[in-house]
Amino acid sequence: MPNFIKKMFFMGIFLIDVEGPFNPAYSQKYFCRVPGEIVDLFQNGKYMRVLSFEDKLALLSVRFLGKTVNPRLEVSCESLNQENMKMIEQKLRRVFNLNLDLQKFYEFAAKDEVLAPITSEIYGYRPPCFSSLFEALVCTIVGQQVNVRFALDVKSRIVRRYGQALTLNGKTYYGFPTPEALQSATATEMRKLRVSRQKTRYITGVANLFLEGTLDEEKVSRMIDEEALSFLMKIKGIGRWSSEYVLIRGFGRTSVVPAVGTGVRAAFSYFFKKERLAEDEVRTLAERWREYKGLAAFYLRFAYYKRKSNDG
DNA sequence: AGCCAGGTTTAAT
DNA sequence: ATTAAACATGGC
Repeated sequence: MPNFIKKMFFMGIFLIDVEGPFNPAYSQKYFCRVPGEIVDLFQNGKYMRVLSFEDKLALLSVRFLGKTVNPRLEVSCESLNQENMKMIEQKLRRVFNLNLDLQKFYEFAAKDEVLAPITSEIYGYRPPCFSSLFEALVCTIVGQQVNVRFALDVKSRIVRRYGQALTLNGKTYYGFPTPEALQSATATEMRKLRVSRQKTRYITGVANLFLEGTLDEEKVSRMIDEEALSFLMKIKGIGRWSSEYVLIRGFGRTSVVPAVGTGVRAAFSYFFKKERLAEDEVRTLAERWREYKGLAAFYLRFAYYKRKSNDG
């Protein structure tokens, strides 16, 4: 076969039907909460992201169709086939949290005086998720103890330095780095990206766990909350907050509250009109929401930030 | 200027 | 079992 044939690309398009409600504007608001994000990209209302499959990279582009109550995703990507179409749909369902039964949550929330007004205020909000456990762990480590703006700047620097680049129409896009790429990251290089030595050790450690097979996506997703929590906390650099954060932002587990986190704490203080809530007070307050307490906490947090930014 | 950010580990009481 | 210190940087 002549060489040039292999280089031909076929742009494919397919649709994903989604159980509403879903308001992608809130996902975009979240992904674009600081400028300079380069993994989860929004351009002209379209979501774009690099994925790797069949050991090559592809750029997805997603348009959001339909209304909040009856949404659809229109996905464009090169070299589509049955196999990767399925994989792409799964990734997108994960990233936009589309498998979550929001209607059920809203029925539950309607009976709660704190939650009820918030759910109508940000109707169709689905807390976005990381596309993989590895990405979740790395981003969570990067986000520890530093402000969000700085954390996301560092993440972008890591992605530019260690992610795989794909150039299309003169523009370069980056996929999130693989464990292979980050496993060999040196302290010197990472310091240039403003990653501390300590965090570099955590990150290369996590990468190694993936490479040696100690850590894998399927394994963790089969565990119940308690198991997964203590399993993840055994990893160097993953404490209570990180473990809970990874479960909710990495797997969309709605029952886990990252109560140690200052963001969640601030939101609880705001909506319950109390000051300086301690971690265990947040956990106690969240108990009333039972299996939805993690989702409820993210609803409080998102509504809180939304109100604050509107206040100016 | 000083405290707070999407904390965790290690070392000392 | 609890408490402090180190890690690193930027925003307000």
